Amino acid sequence: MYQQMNRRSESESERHSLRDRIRETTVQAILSAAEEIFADEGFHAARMGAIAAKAGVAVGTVYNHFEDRDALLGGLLASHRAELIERIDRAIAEGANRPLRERLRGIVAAFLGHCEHHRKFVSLALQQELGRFQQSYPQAWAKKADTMQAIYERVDGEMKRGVKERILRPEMADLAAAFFIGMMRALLVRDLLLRKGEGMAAELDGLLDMFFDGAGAGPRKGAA
Amino acid sequence: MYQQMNRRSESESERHSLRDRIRETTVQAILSAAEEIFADEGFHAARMGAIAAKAGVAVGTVYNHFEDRDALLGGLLASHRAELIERIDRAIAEGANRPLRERLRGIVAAFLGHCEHHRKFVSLALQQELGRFQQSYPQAWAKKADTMQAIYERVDGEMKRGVKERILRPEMADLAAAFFIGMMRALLVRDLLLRKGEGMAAELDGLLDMFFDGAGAGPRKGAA
Amino acid sequence: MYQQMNRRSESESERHSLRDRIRETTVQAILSAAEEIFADEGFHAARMGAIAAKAGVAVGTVYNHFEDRDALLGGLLASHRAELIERIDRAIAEGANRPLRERLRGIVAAFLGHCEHHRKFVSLALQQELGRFQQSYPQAWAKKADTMQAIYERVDGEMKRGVKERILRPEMADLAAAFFIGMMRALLVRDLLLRKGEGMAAELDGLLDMFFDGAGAGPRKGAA
Amino acid sequence: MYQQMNRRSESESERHSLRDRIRETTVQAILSAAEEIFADEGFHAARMGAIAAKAGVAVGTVYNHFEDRDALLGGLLASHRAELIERIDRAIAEGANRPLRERLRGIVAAFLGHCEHHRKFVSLALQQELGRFQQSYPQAWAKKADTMQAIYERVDGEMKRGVKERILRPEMADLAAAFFIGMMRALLVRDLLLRKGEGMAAELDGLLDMFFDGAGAGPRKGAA
DNA sequence: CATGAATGAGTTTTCATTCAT
DNA sequence: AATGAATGAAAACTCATTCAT
Repeated sequence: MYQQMNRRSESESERHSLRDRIRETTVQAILSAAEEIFADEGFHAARMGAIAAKAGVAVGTVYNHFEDRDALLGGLLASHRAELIERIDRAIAEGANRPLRERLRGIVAAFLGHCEHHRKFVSLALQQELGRFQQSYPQAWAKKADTMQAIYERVDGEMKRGVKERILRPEMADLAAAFFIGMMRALLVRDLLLRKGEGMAAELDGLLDMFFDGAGAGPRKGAA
Repeated sequence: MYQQMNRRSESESERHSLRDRIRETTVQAILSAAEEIFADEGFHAARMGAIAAKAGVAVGTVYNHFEDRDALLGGLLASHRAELIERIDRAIAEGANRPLRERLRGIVAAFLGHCEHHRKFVSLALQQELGRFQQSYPQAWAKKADTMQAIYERVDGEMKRGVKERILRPEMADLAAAFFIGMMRALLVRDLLLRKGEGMAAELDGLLDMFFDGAGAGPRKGAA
Repeated sequence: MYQQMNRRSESESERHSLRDRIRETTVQAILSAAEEIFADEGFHAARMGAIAAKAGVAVGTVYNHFEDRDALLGGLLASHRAELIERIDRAIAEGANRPLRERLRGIVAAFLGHCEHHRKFVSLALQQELGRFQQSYPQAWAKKADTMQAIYERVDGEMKRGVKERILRPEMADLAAAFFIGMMRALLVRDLLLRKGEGMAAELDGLLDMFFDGAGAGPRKGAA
Repeated sequence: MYQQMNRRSESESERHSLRDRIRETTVQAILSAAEEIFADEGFHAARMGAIAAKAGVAVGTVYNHFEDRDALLGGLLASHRAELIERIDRAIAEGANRPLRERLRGIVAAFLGHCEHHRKFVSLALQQELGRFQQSYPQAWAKKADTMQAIYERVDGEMKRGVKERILRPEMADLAAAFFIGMMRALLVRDLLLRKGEGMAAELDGLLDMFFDGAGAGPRKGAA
């Protein structure tokens, strides 16, 4: 619903730009408020009244822009997912010709970068991986909401390619993506909990080192 | 005369123990029901009536044993945490004299074993690591609820020891525990989603291999 | 229900005196507890569980002795009324041949004396004068509960007699009883609020002075 | 441009005042209903649903205006107290230069006049003087609720002044206010019970006669 | 008789949603 | 479109009463 506006303001003349901007401002305020409340309270506990209050509008106004609770919160999830996936896909495209390590670094950077801008909301999105959300809201966007699944598919693609490129050992093919995402997530959780978003770059290399070489001290188990 | 009293006190103690047993049974029934409902619906969506119904008791009975909704949830979380932590601590104690790989295997096995028995609820508990729960329920057991933190401390202890034993590279000391838990979690999520609890053993070795040696194919980056 | 015991223990042999005493002890404990709770919380707020707890028995035990909530609380009111009225009637009988001032003093003393022993409960009983209680509980003892009405009738009797004796001015006949009780009540309330039950005697004379001579300084308005 | 804004702000303020008026009407309806129900059933027995029904609104509406049951009751009590106290204070101010008898007559008239308009609720409010209410509702308005205490202070002020004016005997100074209020209350109770609000004026003089001269027939006890 | 857990009808309270202004 | 009071279905919670032990 709120996404239509973009299209309209692009395709139409500037005559309504002020009105559109006001309108967009309201919608943005609602979305931001929803994101915060949603993140702070959780999906089921987020009350429409609280969202409206935080956005500085009346409840009725929220309903003027979003069909109902599901449309608002579901839409929010979907839009986040879209943004994150687009970011990751761009990173993948850009690094297409570079080595696996760089490609993975790009994905992680995209992931963490996105999270940087939506710290709070991410903590919620991370929880969607287990599918409970879909159960409660089996509507159209049920699948769209599964952000982690989409990420998995992309990372898994890179892993498969890494095996073909003989960068990764074949026996790791199956689990590599899962483990990689698990570690990526660990980094994020660590960051969210410790609230220190600075040293991310260093930790990013730590992640890649761990992924490629493990934490062991001696020679590889299976090495000649 | 005192015999009579004896008899009476016997019958009383019997009566009491019987009552206690019934009581315990009821509490267990409620906790089991709550576990399922909470896991299925989520914390906020779970209705007390549904829990009571699933437990086969009246609502009032639930309130006879748990102050309110929060107390029930808190009790559940606390009991789970206690069980899991005990299991892990036992595994650590048993493996105290064995090499790191075995010690970690024990921890993972304990973790996954526990999850095996509480598949559904675990999917909920996993989501608590980001602390939102504590915000909503800042009572006495706020700390108790932080299961993942407790696990982290134990794994981190093993990692520190692994560094001292020269099994792990020192530069990994900080992140090793976080990454290890992330991978462990990934394994669990994978298992929960795919519903195939069989090949856990194989995957467990995959996890350990990944942790010690990484997924890379060639010699270690920093190897001589 | 609990009143039957008295009769039984009187009429029967001492064979069961121990049992009776235990029984009576329990009943007394319940009644005392009920009185306190009733007074502290008010009639509608007094919960059976709280009464049982304060009495140190199980709820079921309360129901073994009293049909239901109404029987317990209504009975309590009735018994208090009976005790107070009996006390007042005795005072009236004893003072029958003495002057009005003495007769009234006797009534007030009886009233305040009773209240002394049941401080808390009295604060409740005082509230019954407006008849709300009867509305809620129109059972058999509805009328019995109207303690203040019973007192009024007795005091009014004395006032009528006082007029005949030419001690009171005829024009005061109608209102004298109401005013006297109002002042008596004021004394009690004052005492309950200030928690100083000592100087009652002095105040009692103040009440009688006020009643007979008023608070005015000069000669009586209508005096020759 | 600013005209437009003016117009808008005008229409807005109109809209607001209209809304406010409606809102006020609703609140009044709720308060009236609450007054009746509370008076009929008592504090604890009054159900929110009944109040809403009598007010002709939905339950939720009641909660839109009053935090909870206690807040409703507290608001009611506070508003009554405010009205009554204001009435009494006005009467005191108006009679400031007239003799004590007239001043007291004004207070009683104000008191009874107020009760005339709130017959039912008064029967409830009268019961609060013993402080049980404060115990149950120790919030901010605990003090506000103590209507009788406020009345006492005012009457006591007049009594003190009466002594200075040598209208009252000094030895009565302490108890005069308490007794006067007790008699005033007696008049009210009598009126409430007998439901005949007509002859109040005559009874009012009876009260003042009694207060100044007492009910005795002969010369004053202490008269020369 | 005493016990106290279980019951469930009855209340209070919440909150998504509507709609007149 | 914005507003926010009204609505009422749905949940949470209470407590008098029962009854098996």
